[in-house]
Amino acid sequence: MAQTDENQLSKGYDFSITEDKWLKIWEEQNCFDAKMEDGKPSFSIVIPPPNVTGVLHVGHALNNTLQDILIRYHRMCGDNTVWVPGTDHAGIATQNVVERQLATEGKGRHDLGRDAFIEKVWEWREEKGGTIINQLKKLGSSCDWKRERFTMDEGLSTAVREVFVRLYKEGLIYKGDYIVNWCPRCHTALADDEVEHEETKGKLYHIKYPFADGSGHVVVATTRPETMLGDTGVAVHPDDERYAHLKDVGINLPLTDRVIPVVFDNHVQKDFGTGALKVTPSHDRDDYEIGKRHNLPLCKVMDDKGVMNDLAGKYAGMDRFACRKQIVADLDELGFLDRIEDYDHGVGHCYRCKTVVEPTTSVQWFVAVKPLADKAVAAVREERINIYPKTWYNTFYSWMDNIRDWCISRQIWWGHRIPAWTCQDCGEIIVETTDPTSCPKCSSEKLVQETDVLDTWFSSALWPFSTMGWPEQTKELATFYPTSVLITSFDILFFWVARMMMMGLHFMDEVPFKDVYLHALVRDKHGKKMSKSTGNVIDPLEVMGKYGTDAMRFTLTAFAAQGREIKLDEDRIEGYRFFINKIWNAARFAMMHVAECDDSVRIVTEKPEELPLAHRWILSRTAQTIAEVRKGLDEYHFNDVASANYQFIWHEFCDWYLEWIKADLFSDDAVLKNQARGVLLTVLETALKLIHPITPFVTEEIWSVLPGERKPLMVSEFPQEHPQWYSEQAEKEATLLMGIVTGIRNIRSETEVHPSAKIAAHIICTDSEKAATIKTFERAVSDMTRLESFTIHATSDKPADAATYIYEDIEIYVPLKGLVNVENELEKLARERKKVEDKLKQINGKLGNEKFLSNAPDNVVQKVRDEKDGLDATLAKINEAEERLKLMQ
RNA sequence: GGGCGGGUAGCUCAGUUGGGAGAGCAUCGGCCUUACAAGCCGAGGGUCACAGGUUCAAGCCCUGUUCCGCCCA
Repeated sequence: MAQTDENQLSKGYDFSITEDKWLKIWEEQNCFDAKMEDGKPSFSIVIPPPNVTGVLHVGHALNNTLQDILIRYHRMCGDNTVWVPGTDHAGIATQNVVERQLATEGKGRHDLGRDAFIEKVWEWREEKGGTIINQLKKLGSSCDWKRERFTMDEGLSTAVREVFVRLYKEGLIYKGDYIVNWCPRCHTALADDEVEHEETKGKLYHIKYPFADGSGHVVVATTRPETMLGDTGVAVHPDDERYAHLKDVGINLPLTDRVIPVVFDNHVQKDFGTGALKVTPSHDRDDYEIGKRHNLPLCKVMDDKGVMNDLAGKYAGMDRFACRKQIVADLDELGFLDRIEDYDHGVGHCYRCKTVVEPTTSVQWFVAVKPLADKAVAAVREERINIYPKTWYNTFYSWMDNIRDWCISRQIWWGHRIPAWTCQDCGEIIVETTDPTSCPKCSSEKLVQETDVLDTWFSSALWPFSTMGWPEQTKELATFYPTSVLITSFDILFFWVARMMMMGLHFMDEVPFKDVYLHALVRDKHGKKMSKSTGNVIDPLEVMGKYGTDAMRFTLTAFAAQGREIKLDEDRIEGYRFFINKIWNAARFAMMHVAECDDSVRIVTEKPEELPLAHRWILSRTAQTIAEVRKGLDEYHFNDVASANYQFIWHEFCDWYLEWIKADLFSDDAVLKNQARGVLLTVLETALKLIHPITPFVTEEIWSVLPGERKPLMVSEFPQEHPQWYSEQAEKEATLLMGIVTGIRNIRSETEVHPSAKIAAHIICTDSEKAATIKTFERAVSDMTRLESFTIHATSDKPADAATYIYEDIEIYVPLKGLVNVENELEKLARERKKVEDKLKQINGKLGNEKFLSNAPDNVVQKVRDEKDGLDATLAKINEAEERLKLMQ
């Protein structure tokens, strides 16, 4: 069934037809293309490139929905807009995928050799690497897809090489033998932030280390006893008198025949354990530092796979964990084991494969980040970069202040190979952007290139300018750099965001983005991390298939401000699907009346003061909503944008306005009818535009069937602020009308009068001006509450057997012979009385307080006085009503 | 052990110079009222973790306590 047919919309919204249709049309009409026109403000975003191995998860969906909202907004505002899409090559992850594939054929990467393996990876990428890009398209992401980039592209590789060479020549990249985090499964070094610390229930082993002179022993504690084979010292605090005598004695290292020295170091905590610390410089970061301070030798007892090596003596060849067991058993047998206690501590795991990371020394390439980090910190302090929400500033600064040099080499094949060559004859190291053919020093042609590749984040750090053609000076860079905002989740603030700042500032001499918006992580409805093994994963594509893409986008947007995590419940998505359908049906109703309208019908909105209240009111609400939505978008308060739209469309436009104007729409009075049509069409169009960035599909579909020739909604103009539509008077009157309508409906509901039964409503209002206003409500109120009569009285000549409702200083009653339950009515009034009296007590307290009257600003005092007057009037009405009811008892 | 964030309605959470405690969902009651039962109408529900302090006035600012998360050692 077609979704739209000759001015007639189908009864329910069917997203399955609409979504693919619009994706195709938008692309065909080049709606996504970047604009670079002179004299226009620019708005640009580079996508956080998902891993090329990735498939879309809810986190991506949230991240890209938010970006798309901003991009669509600014595009509609007429800005020069670009959203650059792409993927990163995910060195370790991608290599793992292809290696697993090879393993099914019983092969390893070494069977193929480096070049053939890399060719395989490229093949894999061509075949499978586009998955997530297509999924992003399905989400409605309005990226300029013609500009899709990949971190291993030629252009980006050129940028990587340029950056490496320049940093090297500036002395900011160096090679050194340092302790790094080693993943024994991936066989590569990891940067500090690629290690995830997980709280683990472990053991603390207390081991006796005998003094070399046989005079006793000291107990040291460790969670990793296998590393003792690599111990090259024991450290104690210099002030610790217990061990002062050991200065020239040393320790007999159990299970070995080595004697190791005792060193005195201020960093040892005297009161932790026995105050003695075993020092394993090759397998512990802190120990490495201690060892360096005291010239202790390195002793590496494990190989790249986490297997004990020759230096481990009889344990050589054992896996590190098997070795741990054996060592503990041996220590126990030989009487060196003091005790074992349970101990919870954080254990580092590889962020890719979850293997326990082994700190170990190795020759690696590093970036000296301090000077780069200083520039980034300065940019943030000087507010050249703003971080939202603000809570992240502290975290950012503390991390940047404690930053350590960044290990950028990885012992894998898939990635940007380090552009460094060693001359086999003279040992010269050559780092160049173009492959050297001979040694500049000795002219030898025996040059061997470094086998390591660069950390994937090294290339992602260049993303904001490498994707725009750097190192060439392109029009894109001139127009779109620095980018406007970076939207990402907070967990990669340091992996990526901070490094982009460093690289951007260093190479472009300009921040990479003006704003950073960090959104929450999406969890399941109980706040648990979604994972395949737990089975609590919400698959966005499945959800989109079930409830529609707009419903999912709206849900994520509505939840976007909820702190550090979003607890996503599928029921919420279903709920918002109802909202999408509500929009559809409102439009369907509107179309029944505006389908034949021509453009001139909207002219009535230019002079709102000449229109009936309903229109003046909705135009005022529309103006307010435009302001709220724009403010929310400008300040990244996405949830406010969602709720402003929701509130306006559902509870103002649908619940009140459409009901209110039905009479006019069906009226024979051409003027009234025309006014209603003009305002209805205008407000509907405005509402569609306002919510389009969040829910692009349903709005575009509706837009396309509205009367007149139209270009797509996504390239139409976003509503400007519209102050001439504001009307305080209209809002005030409408509020009064709604109060009366609600009062009558309340009476009907409380007295259980059938909704379709006609009733007579009476209003007692002593304020003649107000009474005159209420008089003008007659038709509207009668329509909305199904009245047979609506009478306004200046005095209370109310019959006894009537149900009552007090609204401010007016009393509403409906005579209901024999249907009034006096007890219920009295109870209801008593409840009201209590509320009013409590409030009055509070207010009278304030007004009786001299200090309040003298210190509080005048407007506040006046407000409180007005409130008191209102409450007094209400209370008087309640009293009258009560007395009458009591007469009936 | 250090740092950061949080405790508001049954649930999930808003609350942006200190001056009316709010939303969505859930709950209860009534309705097929000609756009929508994926709907309409009405209603109930809170000691803003606890204890002090500043102030005419505190959910909001300060101090302490407690509980829960996250990051780092």
